[in-house]
Amino acid sequence: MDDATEVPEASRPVTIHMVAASAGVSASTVSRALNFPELVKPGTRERVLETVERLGYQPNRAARSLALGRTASLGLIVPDIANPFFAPFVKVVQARVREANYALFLADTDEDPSTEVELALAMSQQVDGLILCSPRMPGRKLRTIAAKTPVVVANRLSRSVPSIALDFGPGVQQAVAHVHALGHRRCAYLSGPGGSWSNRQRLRAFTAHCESYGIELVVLGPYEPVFSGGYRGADEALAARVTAIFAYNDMVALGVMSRLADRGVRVPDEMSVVGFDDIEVASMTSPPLTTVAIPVDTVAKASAALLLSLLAETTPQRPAAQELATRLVIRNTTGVPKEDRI
Amino acid sequence: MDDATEVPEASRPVTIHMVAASAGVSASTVSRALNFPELVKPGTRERVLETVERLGYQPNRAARSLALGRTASLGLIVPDIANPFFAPFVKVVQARVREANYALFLADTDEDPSTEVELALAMSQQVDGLILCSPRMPGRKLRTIAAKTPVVVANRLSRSVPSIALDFGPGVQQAVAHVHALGHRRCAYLSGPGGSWSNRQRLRAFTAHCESYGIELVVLGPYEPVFSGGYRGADEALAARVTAIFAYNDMVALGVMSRLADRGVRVPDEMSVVGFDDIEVASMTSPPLTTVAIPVDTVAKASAALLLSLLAETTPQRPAAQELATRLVIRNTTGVPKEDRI
DNA sequence: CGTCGTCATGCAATCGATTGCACAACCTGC
DNA sequence: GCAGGTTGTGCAATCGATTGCATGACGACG
Repeated sequence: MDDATEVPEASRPVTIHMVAASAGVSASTVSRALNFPELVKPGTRERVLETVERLGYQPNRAARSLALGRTASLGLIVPDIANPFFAPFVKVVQARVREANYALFLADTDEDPSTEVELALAMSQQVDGLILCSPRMPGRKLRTIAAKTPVVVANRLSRSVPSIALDFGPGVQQAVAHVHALGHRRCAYLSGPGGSWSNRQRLRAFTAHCESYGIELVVLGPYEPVFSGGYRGADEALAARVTAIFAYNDMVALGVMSRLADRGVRVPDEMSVVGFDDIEVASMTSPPLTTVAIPVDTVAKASAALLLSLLAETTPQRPAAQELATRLVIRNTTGVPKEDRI
Repeated sequence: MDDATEVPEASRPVTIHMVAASAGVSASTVSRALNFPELVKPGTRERVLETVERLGYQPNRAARSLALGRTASLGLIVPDIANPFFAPFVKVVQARVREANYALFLADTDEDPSTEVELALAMSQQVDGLILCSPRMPGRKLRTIAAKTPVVVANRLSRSVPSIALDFGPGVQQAVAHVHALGHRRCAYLSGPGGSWSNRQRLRAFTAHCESYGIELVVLGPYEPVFSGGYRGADEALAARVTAIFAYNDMVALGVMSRLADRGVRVPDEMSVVGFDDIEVASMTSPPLTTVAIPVDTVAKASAALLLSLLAETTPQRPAAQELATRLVIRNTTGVPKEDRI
């Protein structure tokens, strides 16, 4: 009842013509008053803006897009929104993109490469640019999509498409040096998804650094990169008689710890565990997880910034690629191996 | 180089007129062949569809929206994407909405009610419908927005706007009965954000049930509904000499546990902790958290379904409201209070 | 005081798709 | 063989905003 005054007519939205009529000018003038204020006489401008305000006019985005050929929206495609690694990424991208007055379309591929391609192709039509987070699709597809709309790839290095990737080298080197210093000589790597660029890179880094430190590396898996993936990983790592486990990511590491606890294996006394990503919960478990930290927020910010700069610049540059460093965060899941204890 | 055949012209996108010309028909026929196949002669239809395929035509969404007055996209506004409670919500909504061939705009309010209103108003112009997840804005604003576009409110009960809410009663009753049975008689409730509907409801439920079970309830806070919010909460609960803590949500509960561990207070031996929400990590900590579970996926599905049904129906119904039940999940953070031990 | 230039504004076309209406071709039945 | 129907297609208007071009008003300058 008393809402009658509050709620401004549920009827048709206000168009630029209604504003024009009400202000006694043409639609062109309204458009200019809003988009190029310096082109209209101060008096008129004021009257128009006042009318806009009074009528609560908001330009129709579809009409605007059609005329301008720009949608003022960007797309973000991630493998799994609910994954604690990607959620902060989405959050940061959304915030940056919004700052630049773009709206954000979000889609989740459920970790499926073909869904990924499908979504990217569908989205490429309705956005001004696209951020593909940890894409699993083949490079060829990536290029096809990049040909239709500006694209930035995050968490994967590409030569043909602008990308923000991670250099796992430093973090992995520190992790390997760390367990080596503690006395470990036989470790396991629990692999992530086969098609994943991240997994290949991490595996390669662990292999290389273990080799150079004289650590024997047992590669197990692949496992699903989730909590329960760590169960099997823990069992197989125990069977492989290693003293330390490098997990593909923190979720797997947490699963490993849970499974080890179930089997009565104490961490870090009887088994050391190193995670990857440094997601928020990694510091919240007990014992808190030693893990290779990834600067997610930085990656997200850089991806958004890169896409925005791509859209801003008039002359297309050659694809830029940036690699951000990782580093080891030592907490309490790594220790001296059992045999070496006093 | 060899991409030349793969990558289809980065030039202007294909319009309906190009398809029409290439197929030797008018644009109207192309449009009909795609939208109302039964209206065009099988032979023509086939030729058109084949041409569409060959040229890789995809209708321009902006033009379509303008003509139809529908955008084929929905909006979702959440307080915090990175919050492990909301992330699964977003994921499920995205999936359901996509199934119905809608794209999803996502925005994050950073827990700020005025940002929330601002975003909702901005979005209401460019979507066919809006889901407001755990909105903190006043009911009046909610109604203003609902007048501009179909809206569904999730995690909050409303009389004027269709909503999917939670009935905290059952879960809280079980939680209170549980700690009462264990022997607790003085408990703390760590409040969440003051403006939050959830917090008010939870507080009310705890107050009522503690009263009826003869448990003395100390209300503390409000605290920020995050991990670190639990630090202060833990300290103040200890100072208040309670034997059990009901946290506003799981994140706070985890913060509490961490702080208790730091202060050498053992859970559940010296302090029982009950969380709220049953987010994924609640089962992954040690000890695993006893908590009041919320059917997030169900809420998300129901919200999406409700909005879609609102859009599908021609005659507007009066706002429907649904309440989903909560329940207690007993894990290992609740036990007999210290004094009562053998 | 006349001419020219500048400034402010309006007209009309445009973006790409949809759709009411008109028309042509064909079919049916008497 | 012709009226009345049905079916398939095209024309042109429409959605709402932007923008190149034209026009009218006004001021400056000689």
